[in-house]
This record gives sequence, C-alpha cells and structure tokens, in this order.
Amino acid sequence: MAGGSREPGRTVTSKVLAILEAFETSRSALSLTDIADKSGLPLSTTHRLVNELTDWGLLSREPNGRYQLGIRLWELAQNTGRQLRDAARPFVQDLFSLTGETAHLAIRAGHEVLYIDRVYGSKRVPRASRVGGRLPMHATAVGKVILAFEEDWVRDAYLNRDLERPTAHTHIDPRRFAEELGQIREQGYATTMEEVRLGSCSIAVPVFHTGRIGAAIGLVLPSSHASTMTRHLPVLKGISAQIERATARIPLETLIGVHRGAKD
Amino acid sequence: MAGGSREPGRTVTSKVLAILEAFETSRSALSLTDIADKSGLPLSTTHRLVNELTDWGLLSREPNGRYQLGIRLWELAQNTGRQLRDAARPFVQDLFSLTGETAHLAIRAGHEVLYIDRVYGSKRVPRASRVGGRLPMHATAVGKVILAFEEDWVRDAYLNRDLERPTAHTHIDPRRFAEELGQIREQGYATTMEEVRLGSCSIAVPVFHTGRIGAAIGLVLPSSHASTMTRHLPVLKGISAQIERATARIPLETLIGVHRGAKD
DNA sequence: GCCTTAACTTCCACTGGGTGGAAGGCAATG
DNA sequence: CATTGCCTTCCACCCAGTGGAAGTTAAGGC
Repeated sequence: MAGGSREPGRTVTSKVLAILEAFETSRSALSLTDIADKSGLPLSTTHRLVNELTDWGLLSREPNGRYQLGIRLWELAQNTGRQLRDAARPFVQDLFSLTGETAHLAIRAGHEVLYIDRVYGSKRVPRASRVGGRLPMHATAVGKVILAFEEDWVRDAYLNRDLERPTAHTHIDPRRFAEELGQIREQGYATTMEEVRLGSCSIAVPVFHTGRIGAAIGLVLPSSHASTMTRHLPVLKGISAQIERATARIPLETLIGVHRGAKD
Repeated sequence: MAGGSREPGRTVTSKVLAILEAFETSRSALSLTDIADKSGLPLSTTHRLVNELTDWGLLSREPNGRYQLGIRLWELAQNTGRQLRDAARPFVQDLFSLTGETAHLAIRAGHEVLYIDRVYGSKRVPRASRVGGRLPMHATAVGKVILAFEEDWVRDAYLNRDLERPTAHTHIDPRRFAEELGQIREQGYATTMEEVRLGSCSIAVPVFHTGRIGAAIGLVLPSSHASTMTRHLPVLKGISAQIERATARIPLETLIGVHRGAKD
C-alpha cells in the first residue's frame, strides 16, 4: 500500500476539522508544516486539504505563505446563536455603560462557561475571558451562578471531577464548593476573588429562560474595587430581567446551537 | 456502479461546505431533507455527513429533529479577524453612545461590504445590515466610501458590472456614480438616502491603515433625520482617527482573514 | 557563487473510505 | 389501516483520497 503508517478509520471530515482546530491553540498564523504537526496529518494530505479550504475561503493565506482562519468561516458562523446574541447585546452594552466595568454574557457548554458576548471600554484591561472562549465554571462568577441554578445532576456531575486551579485562590474542595453554590442560590448572585487570575474579581447574576437557568451576566473588575462590587447588584438584576423579557418569546432550542441536556 | 447519477470530481470537503452553506439561505432550522435539497446531495450522503458534523458540534440537532449550525462552529470562527474586531469595538460603541444611532464597522470583501460589527440600542430598528452579512457597495454609505478610496483598478472593476437596485433610489448609472465617488473622495464622507431600504439613510467615513483604505464606520438612521445627518461628522471623524491609531501597530495581513488584493 | 537546510509543491499507483439507491422503520394524518 | 413524509440503515462498487518520494523554491552560511 502507498502508506504503511496509514490510519484507517479516519474520515475526511475529521481531517478537515483537525485542520481548523489546529488554529485554536495558537493566535498567530501557521505554516503548512505547523498545521500538519498540530493536526497529526501527513504533509501532503494537509497540503491538499489546506489548499481546498483556502479556495473556499475557510482559510486565508498571508503574503508570507502562512495560513490563518478565513473570514468566510466567520461569516458562516454568524448565524449560530444569533438570536441570543442579538437580543441580549443592547442590554449587555447598557450593563457596561451603567457600571463602566467589563460586562459579560455567558452560557454553559459542557463543563465550562462559554463567553457569548463581552462589552468593555477602550482602556486596556487584563483579560482572562474572550468572546468564544471557555473557562472552568468553578473559577468564574458567571460559571458559579450558572452551576448553582443548574439541575442537580449537572452540578453533581461537575463536582464529581477534579477541579482545575488557575490560581491559589480558586476554590476546589468539592464539599466547601457545594456549600458555596447553595449560598449563591440563596443570595441570587455569585462572586469571585482572584480565582481565575490575580488582580481581578467578578460578580454575576443568573438569566433565566422558561424557568431554567439559561445564561449569566457578570462584571469583571480590578481586585482593588472588590469591596464595592455588590453595589452593582441592582443594575445586574435589572439588566438580567430585561434580557429575560427580551428572550422569553424565543424557543430555547433556537437560542443557541448547543445541547444543554447532553452530559458532555 | 452504485450510482448512475454520481457526480465525479466532487470532493468530500466541498460536500461538507455545501451542507454548512445550506444554512446561509434560511434563518430557521432545517430538516435533513431540506439540507439535502439545498446542498444538492443525495439524502443518504447528507445523512452520513450531517451525523458526523453533529458529532463534532458543527451542527446541532433540536429535539424536533431539525438541524441548525452548532455553537462549535461559532467558537472556531471567533479567532477570525479578532484583532480588528477587538481593537475597534470599544470605539464603535463610543460611536453609538455619542450619537444614539446604529453604528457599523465594515470592510470590503470582493464586490460587497461585509459588516464586521454593529452597535445599536434596545429600541427596535429596521435593519438591512447584520453582523456577518453583506450588501452591495454602491447602495450603502460604508460601501461607497470604501470604494471611493480604493485603488483605481478595484473601482474600475466594480463599475464595469451591472449594479443591483434594491430600491428605486439606488444610484446605478456608472458614469454618475463614478462622479459621486469623486465627490466623496473630496469631501471625505459618503451618504445614502433610502438606497438600500426605504425609510433609512446613512453616513460613513473611511478608516485608513498604512495609507490604504482599510475599513469604514458609519451610522444608519431614519430618513426623517436625514437633514441633520452631517452633524455627526465630527464624531465619525474622531472615532475613525482613534480606530486608525488603535490598529496602526497591527499588520494588515493579520487584521482580517481575507485577501484584499484578489480581484474577487 | 555554491552548498546546506528548511519549507513548500507536485507526482502517482494503490486502496479503503465514500457513495447512494434501495429497503426498512416510524410517526402523523385522513 | 392505507398513505404520506421523513429519517435511518444497509452494502457492493469504485474513484476520490492517500501519503511516501521526488522535485522545486527560498533563505541563509561561508
């Protein structure tokens, strides 16, 4: 056969995906060889697929020969979860305008929080989160508040794992964390204090949809402002209510293209 | 052979793309049969590919059995053109805050304007543009201003085609439109008056990068406000200058994943 | 100017993943 | 209970896909 190291059982689709995913781990453009390495594909196969993807605009080639994800991919993806983003965005903007702090909208995706939108000012701020990015739920305020109001089996499954520890302040003891979640459920909001990144703290409230937890909105601010964090609660609650009203008429299934029921 | 109507020469990748593109033409979820029809693929082939894409999260299946684009696709695509979007967003927000009108950031993609960002308030506004969407350049203010400052060969190629006419007010005479572009170049901004959609008008200014036209920012407002449109010019110019400053240090190639030099 | 190294591109004979018509569910409708 | 519409499974055929190897181009080193 042509290739002794052939890997039977691998579909073309999976190879295409592997190429696209190669770009998730690096923010800079990749050479062909880089892509082949990251995706675990032979160079010539990578070459052929990359060329075809470039023709379609899913990849784009820079003058220096390196590749990056193409704008066509972004275009295709804009129809995903548009209903939630479009409906909620003005309110997330209001949240930023009213508080002056970086505002977030996030949902749960598996065992992580997925940041759907983010509104921030032009002044430089350290950032752990980014739109389209994921973070562990137990280290972020939006994650905690979602977990606190999720169905029992989701919470149980989450606690039944080893929890990452991005900083020394991250709460990773399952028993104490379960208690914290109970408290969050009672008080109706969650906070973090340098649990995902030193120097910043956060506060978040739930956004419900048809009686279930649907998303969360939160603020991230410098640790130095931590003591005054809770004064933003009325605004957070108000904005949350507005988002709930704006999304109430939209069926949950069409809000976002992810299955919440799945265990992973 | 198994299939008399087989279409040799069609790659698997092109089929996968055809499936994803099937979702561009409809905003609602699609059944398997719908996808097969739109993509021109046999039902069983569609079934197999759709299943695999669903496993990867690129498609998501609703409880009623219909499919839509999955959030995973959106996640992958968030790294595309992030530098421009992230750098410009706070300023586009400012543009909205300072004017109270729907603000846009757009670039050229082939012969169309591609809307990169859009900031708007919570009050309902009629919208022709949407983030990730395209419109003809000659019917929009952002498009006109980009075309006016583009290199000659781009403008010539554009005018050397039949121009669409979304409304009766759209300027489609090549000679007169060329004159209009000259005037736009002199005055430094472009306007439209019900040229893409009745009831709304727009105004836009260019955003330069390394001496070339890079993007445009604009406002869309109800036609009733048309007479006072130009009073927003100082703000538009100011915001444009800020975006130019914020993006100046970023190489053009990495700003956005699209080749501007290509003729199509 | 020529050698070396690295990265990209092309080539081509082999083959297994892809194919798609057909048949088999399955739920809703009349 | 027949009909219709839609989804899922099956399987024998075969060509699109494959990937090692050879060829090409580009950038340094001496």
